[in-house]
Amino acid sequence: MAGSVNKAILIGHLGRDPEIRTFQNGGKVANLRLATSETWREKDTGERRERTQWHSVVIFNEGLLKVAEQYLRKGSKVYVEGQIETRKSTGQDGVERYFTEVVLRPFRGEITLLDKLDTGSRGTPEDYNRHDTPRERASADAATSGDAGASGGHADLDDEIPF
Amino acid sequence: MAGSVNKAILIGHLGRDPEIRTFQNGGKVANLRLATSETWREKDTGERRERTQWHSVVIFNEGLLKVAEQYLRKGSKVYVEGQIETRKSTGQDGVERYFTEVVLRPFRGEITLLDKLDTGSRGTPEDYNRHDTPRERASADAATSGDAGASGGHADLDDEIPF
Amino acid sequence: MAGSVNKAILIGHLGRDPEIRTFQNGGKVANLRLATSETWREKDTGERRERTQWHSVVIFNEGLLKVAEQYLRKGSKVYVEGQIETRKSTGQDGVERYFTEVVLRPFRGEITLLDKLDTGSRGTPEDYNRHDTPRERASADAATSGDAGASGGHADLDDEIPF
Amino acid sequence: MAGSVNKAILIGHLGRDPEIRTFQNGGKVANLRLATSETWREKDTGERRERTQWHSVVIFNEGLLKVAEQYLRKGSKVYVEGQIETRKSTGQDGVERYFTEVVLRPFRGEITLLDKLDTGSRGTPEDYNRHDTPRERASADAATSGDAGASGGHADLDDEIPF
DNA sequence: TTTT
DNA sequence: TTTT
Repeated sequence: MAGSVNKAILIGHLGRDPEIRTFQNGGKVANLRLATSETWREKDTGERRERTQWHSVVIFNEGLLKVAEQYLRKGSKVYVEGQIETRKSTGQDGVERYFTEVVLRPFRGEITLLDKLDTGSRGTPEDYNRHDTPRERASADAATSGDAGASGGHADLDDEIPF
Repeated sequence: MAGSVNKAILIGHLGRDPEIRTFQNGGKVANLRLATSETWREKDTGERRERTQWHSVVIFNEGLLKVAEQYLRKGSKVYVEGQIETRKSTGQDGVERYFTEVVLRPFRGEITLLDKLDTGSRGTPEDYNRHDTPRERASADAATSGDAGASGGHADLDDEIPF
Repeated sequence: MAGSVNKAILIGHLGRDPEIRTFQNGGKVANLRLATSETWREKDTGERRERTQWHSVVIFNEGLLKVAEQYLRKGSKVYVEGQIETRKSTGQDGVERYFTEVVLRPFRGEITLLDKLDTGSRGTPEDYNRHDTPRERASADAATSGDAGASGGHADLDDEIPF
Repeated sequence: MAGSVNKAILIGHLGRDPEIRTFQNGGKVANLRLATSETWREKDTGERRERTQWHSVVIFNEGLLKVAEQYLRKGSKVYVEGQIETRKSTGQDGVERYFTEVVLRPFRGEITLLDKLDTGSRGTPEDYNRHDTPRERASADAATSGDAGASGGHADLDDEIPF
C-alpha cells in the first residue's frame, strides 16, 4: 500500500544487555528489552501509580546493530525508532501466539544513546552518535562491503528461527 | 520512570468499521483494525513484494472516540498516534496470550482522517478535524469532571506581543 | 552532540508544484511549499477559526527527489519526515535573515503520497511507494558505494524478562 | 484543513535557563533555546564534523510550563514535542523577518526531562514525569482553574545564543 | 480485514 | 500558495 506509515518512537531503559545472535550466513540480529513507563498521582486518592511497558526491539540494521553491540548495556537509556511488526509463532506447546516487536530493518530506524558517556571507554565520542546518518550508513556499508548485500534483509526468517 | 516516551505513529486503512463497545458505567471504547504495508520490487528478481501489518488500535479518548464513531469506516485512511501497550489475556482454551495494541488514552493521542470527505454527510467540516485540539480536550475535561475546562489558547496573540 | 534527535513530521497539501533545481555538478534539490492547518470553533463565540502554517521542505535525498519530481503536484497531500534546519541568508537588501526549513538529507527522511492515485499515469504503483525503503536506499547506496545488506532472525526473550 | 499533522520531535540540551515571562492577565510563556547536533566523520578526509542546530521552543501549555520553570536548567537534556510555527515580526530596524519556533500550545505537546535527577531538590520524582498525562493535565487545569487560558509571545534571544 |  |  502506497501511503502507509508505521513508526514507533520509544525512550526507555534496557532491562538487560542486548542479545546478539549470528546466522550461518554471517548476518546478525540484536534483541533489546526496553521498558517505558508512566508515573502519575491518582486524582482522587493522591496515590502514586506507575505503569511499565516492556518492548521487544529487534535490530537488523547493521550500523545500529554495531551500536547496540558496543555501547548498549543493561540500564542504558536509549531513543529507538523502528516499525511495529507482529508475527505468528507456534510454541512447543503447539499453541499459536502472536508477538509484536519494534523492528529496525536494514537502512531504516534509529538508535540514540541518551546516557552520559563514561569516557575512557571503547571508541571516540562520535561513534556514539547513532543517528543513522549518511556517513555512518556509508561507513557501515563499507565495513561490511563483502556482504551478501542486495536484498537487504526482508527475507522470511521464520523458518530459520523456531519462534 | 521519568524520562520515558512511548509513541506509535501509523498511517493506513481500516480493515473494517470501528467496533464500539459501551461499558456499564457508560464508558466507551473503540477498536480499529488498521493495515499498514510496504511495497517494493526485489532487487535481484524484480519481483513485486508486499508486506502488510495489521494493528489493533484502542481508543479511550472521548473526543477521538466520537470521531471514530461518526467518521471512520471500513476503508478509511487515517493517521493515528497512540502508545504501544501489551496486555495478557487468557483465552477460552485456557491459554495465556499477550496482545499488543496502539492505545489512545484519555486526553492523549491523535486521529486524523486523511480521506477526501464525501460531503452531504453527517456533520460540519470542522468536526472532521480531529487533532485532539484544546476545545475537544476541554470539553472532554468538562464531561468527566467539574473542570472549568479552560479556554485553550488558540487566540491570536500577535497584537498583544510586540514581536 | 551524541544523543540528539531532530525530527519534523508533517501532513499537508502542496501550495504549488515542487521546484526542482539542478547544480553544476549534476546534483539536484527540490523545494516544496507545504501547508498544515488547524480548524476549530471558538468556545465562547462559536466562530469558526483556522490557522494555516506554511513549511519550506527541502529534499536532497535522491530517491525522494525523484518521487517529488514525478508524483507530487500542487494540491498533493503528502506525509513528510525530515529535520528542522535554520540557515542565515543575506538578501539583496543587505539584510540578514534566518530561514527555517524541513530538510531531507541524503539517506534520511521520508515522503509518502497520501492522495488517491489517478492511474493511467506515469509509472507503476510501487513507484509511488516512497518510504525510503531498503531497496531504494540500497540502490542509492549502490550508486555511491559498494553496497551492503543483511538479514536475520531473533530470539525469544519472554521467559527471562517480566513482560 | 482537516487531515493535517504538524509535529516536531526534538532531543537536545538547553543553551541556557528557560526564560519565563508573565502577562498582565496572569498568563505565562516559557522560552527555551535547545541545541540538537549531528556528528560524523568525513568519508574521504576522515575529518570529524559537527553541525549544531538551535531551536526556539515556546511553551504555552501550563503544566509543561511549570515543568520548565521548576526542573529545566541550562544544560538540561530534554525531549520536546510541539508544532512548527512561523510568525512575522518587524524589528526596530523596520525590517520584516520570519521566526520559526516549536510551540507547545495549551493541552498539547510534551516535555520529558532526560537527565538523571539530582534528588534532594524541589519536588517528588513523579513531578518530573512530564508526559502531559491525564492527571497532570487535569491537575494543571485545576491549579489554574479560573484560567485565563494563557497567552503570550516570546523574547528575542538571538543576541545571546548563536542561532 | 484495508489499500495499491 | 494548499486544503476543508
